[in-house]
Amino acid sequence: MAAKRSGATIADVARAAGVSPATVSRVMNDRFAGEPEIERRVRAAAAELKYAPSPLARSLALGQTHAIAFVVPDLANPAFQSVLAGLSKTAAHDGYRVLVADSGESPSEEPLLAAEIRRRTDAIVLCAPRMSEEELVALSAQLQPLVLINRSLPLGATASPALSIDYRRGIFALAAHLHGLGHRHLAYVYGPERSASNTYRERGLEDFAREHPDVTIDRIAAGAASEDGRAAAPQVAASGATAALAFNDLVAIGLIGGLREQGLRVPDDISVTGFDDIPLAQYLDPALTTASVPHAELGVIAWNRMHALIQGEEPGHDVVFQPRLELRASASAPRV
Amino acid sequence: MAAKRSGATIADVARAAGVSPATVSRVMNDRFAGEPEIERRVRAAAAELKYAPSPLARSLALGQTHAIAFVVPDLANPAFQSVLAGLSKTAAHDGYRVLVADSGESPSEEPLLAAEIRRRTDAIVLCAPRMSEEELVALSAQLQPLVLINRSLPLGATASPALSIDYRRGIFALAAHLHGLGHRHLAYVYGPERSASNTYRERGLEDFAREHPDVTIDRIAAGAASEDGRAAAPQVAASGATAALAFNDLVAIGLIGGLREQGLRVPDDISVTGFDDIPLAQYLDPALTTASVPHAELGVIAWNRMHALIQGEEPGHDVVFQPRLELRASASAPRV
DNA sequence: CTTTCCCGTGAAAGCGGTTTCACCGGAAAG
DNA sequence: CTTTCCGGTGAAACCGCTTTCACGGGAAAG
Repeated sequence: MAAKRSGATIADVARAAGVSPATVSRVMNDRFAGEPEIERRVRAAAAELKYAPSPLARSLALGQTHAIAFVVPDLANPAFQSVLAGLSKTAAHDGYRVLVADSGESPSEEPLLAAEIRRRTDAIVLCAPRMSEEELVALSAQLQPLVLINRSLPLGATASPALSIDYRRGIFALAAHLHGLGHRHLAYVYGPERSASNTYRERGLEDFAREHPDVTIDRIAAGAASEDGRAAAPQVAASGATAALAFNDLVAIGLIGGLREQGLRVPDDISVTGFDDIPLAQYLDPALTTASVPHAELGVIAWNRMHALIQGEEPGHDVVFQPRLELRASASAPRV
Repeated sequence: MAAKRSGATIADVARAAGVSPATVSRVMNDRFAGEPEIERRVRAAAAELKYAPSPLARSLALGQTHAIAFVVPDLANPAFQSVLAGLSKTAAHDGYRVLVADSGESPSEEPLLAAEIRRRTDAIVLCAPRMSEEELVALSAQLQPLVLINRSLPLGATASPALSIDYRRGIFALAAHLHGLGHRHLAYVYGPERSASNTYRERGLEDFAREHPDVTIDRIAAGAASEDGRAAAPQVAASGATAALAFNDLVAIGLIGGLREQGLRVPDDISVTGFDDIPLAQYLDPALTTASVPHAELGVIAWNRMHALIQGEEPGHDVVFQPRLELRASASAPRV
């Protein structure tokens, strides 16, 4: 019951050129080394019939699809969009396409999603902050080749290149910056619980708290999207904190909006920082003080690693990007 | 030379369960209606061997991949990212994945790109503003099922659902708004030449110019990205226009930045409008006056049409979204 | 003028499923 | 008790391409 829509098959061309399908295959793959006349006939027939090999059939026979999977928790997040843009553009250079999937719908089914989409492709770039480490380890074996973003496998597990951001030091630096400005009462508007990238940030803040016993840090629940930030605004306002560290830029943006609704001005009444430095962060009102992460570059490197892996080469060392502080208008000294 | 990496095949399961592959296939597809005992054995064997049918092989046999292609000129543009997010999420609900491609790399090869990626999928959502109408018509036949974004096929060509934005009226409305504010000297910072979506805007401005002979409109070359806007700033500043209509939000953002570098303040010295209302437009400094386009919804509807098409149903009528004016801070009355 | 060797080409066996169709055994009907 | 019918199951063809392997003919070597 195959769809009989498509065009000529290799057999048609073979018949038209008076040769065998094997020969047509060779010609089409530039692997032909025989009578030039035959090659000419085949090409002519192919052109005549507008023949183009079926990628599907090739994939099945070859065992590779020339496609890779990209799984993220939220495609609507500019940070992931940038990674995708970098990944897709670079992969395209090597003739690979990207199949995307947004796992946000159902964190619990993430492993199944990843496994499913992986089987349609040659490899997978996975960003699964909410997956438990056990699940991740269990998955990693069947997902190979695999490049991880913002997660790393414990030693001993199947090795996979991992590209990460040092959220821990990034948020530490942001907190230190706020401290330097004079803030002593901070609020951390935290992201998805049980999310690895949130945990790293929490650790960074613990480090900071340890070094600065004079500082109070309130924890206020939010999420990873701007609405979450907006929803957290009342609590942030009520906390009395003079500065809020948001889980990421999106949350920071929502938070700033929410704080305004509460009658607070940023940064005059309260400072706010983000994380990611999404493309428009610098143009916001107020321009967002944040920790910059090279998302597009992450996508590019992810492909480099992936490509090496696919070719059976050494994928190179893991990299941990150090966020760079972008000091802008949303954080300033507290009022006295 | 197939990669012998993957797991059990249907034959393995059949052997293990002591049945034929046909039976396994039926069981796996819930099309089995025989001895419950047999079904049980098959399922047990499948579980035991961790069998999962190869999507590739199924695709070949079934003639459908459960994947659709999405081709856009620039994946880094938030507008297209929103469409993708909407498309991907909705399609996933029906078990379809999205294969993305950014044609920005090479506008000239766009037709080939589209044809290539289309063959790997069941259908294609195409946004090809720079393709000539002849190319588009020629392509449309081999691309079916096809959903077009921001383009429509001339009557008589193979029909395809088309989802568009009324750029013409949108920019007209923006110009009218500026006129209402008192501006009489405008600058249109135009997008990619030969691009359909730019042409619509040009028409809208011609309409406007016709109705308002008292208004001067300068045309200044830019492009579709923020750098293009920034690069156009000096010319805009030199033009003496009191308000600039940017091709889209990205250009507007770059333009505002560039104008600042020229020592101009927006909107005090010069007003600027965008087009698209990308997610962060309202949070920018200054908040961008723009024409709002429901990109995510566009993605959702694109999938609805696509799904109908794939099922062989009527895809529903074409829709032309009317942009909604978002009057914000970047445009105000000119100084006297 | 045989015998090898080599090389261009095609037949056929996959890749891993789905589906048609024929077969076969048991139940229902005569 | 035979005949008919029906429904469960498997053999085999097929989806469209790649690749191994064998075949056969011509050139080179003996």
